Amino acid sequence: MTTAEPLTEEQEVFLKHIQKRGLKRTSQRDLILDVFLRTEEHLSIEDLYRLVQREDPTVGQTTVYRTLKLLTEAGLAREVRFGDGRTHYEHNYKHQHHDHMICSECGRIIEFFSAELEALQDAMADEHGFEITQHLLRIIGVCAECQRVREHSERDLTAVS
Amino acid sequence: MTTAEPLTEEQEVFLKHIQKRGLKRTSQRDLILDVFLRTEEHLSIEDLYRLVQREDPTVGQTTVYRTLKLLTEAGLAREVRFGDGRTHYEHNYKHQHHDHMICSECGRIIEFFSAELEALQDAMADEHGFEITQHLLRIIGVCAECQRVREHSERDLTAVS
DNA sequence: CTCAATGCAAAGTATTTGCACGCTC
DNA sequence: GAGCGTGCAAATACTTTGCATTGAG
Repeated sequence: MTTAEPLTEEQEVFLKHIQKRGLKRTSQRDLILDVFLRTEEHLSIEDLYRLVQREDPTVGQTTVYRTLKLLTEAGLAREVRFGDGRTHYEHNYKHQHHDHMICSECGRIIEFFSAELEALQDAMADEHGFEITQHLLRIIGVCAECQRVREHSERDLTAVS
Repeated sequence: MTTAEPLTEEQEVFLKHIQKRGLKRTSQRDLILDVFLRTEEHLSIEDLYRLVQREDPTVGQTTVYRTLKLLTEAGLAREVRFGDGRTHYEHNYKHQHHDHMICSECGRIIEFFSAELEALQDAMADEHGFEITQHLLRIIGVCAECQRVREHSERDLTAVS
């Protein structure tokens, strides 16, 4: 923190955001950002909390909550809610926006991106004079693998119901 | 319940679902379904609970929670989470699927539909061998009116930050 | 008569808040 | 030094669950 190490782009974004709002840089915030950046998954706050704890067990989860809010405001993180009640976060800085297909059988999450989809959304927004801040597309269904599994147990279905 | 009144289509769907699962038809469930069908909004459970209470104050909110789950399983209702922490429900039976733009300033919800958007989503799902059960598109931003309001206070912005 | 449904209160979750102390700026 | 940041515990908000009673089939 006190070293001459050059800041990463993300750290700079964060720092700028913090300064602009008269806030302060702390070791906890640095650590949380660092751990967050090192993962590529959709982290729940609990997940991130556990990871952070490994490197500094004194950090409280309140701080994780508060810092993730900050990161979101700074444009570094993005809140994602999959409907399981807890909030997840994923990278949002210079990351191409993407959407999710969620398998309701196995919970697998498939990320995908479609430029046409993005364009269409923009068009729909335009039509209503709406200025998009962010958007979230969640497709729920059954993934290819679970469909296969399902077919195998097809003959049981009549007996079951 | 005991009258000869013909059931609406929705009531029949509900009844069939109930019977298929060996459950029982009750006055509470009938009432909740009825009240639900009479509204066209995105109801939070609390909202629906209050509306139901007006017609029968003895109904508990636990029953509303449980019945909405049932209606969802029966395909009559659809869960929608806007990210405000509470779950909303909207009609799902023979209702054209639609998506939402949510204004983060005033909370207004604009419903819209785009066949191309739907088609594209299907195409993306196909590509991954994914079988869609449902999908949810949520666009968050600033509605036309709030943009106007914002422009009016533009000159204050420099002072504020 | 059997077993599901109900309503209440209590228990869970996930997240936020109040507060005393510590640390940036 | 002034004021934000932190961690803890308590509070809050929403939803689920246990249980005794009621009611449908």
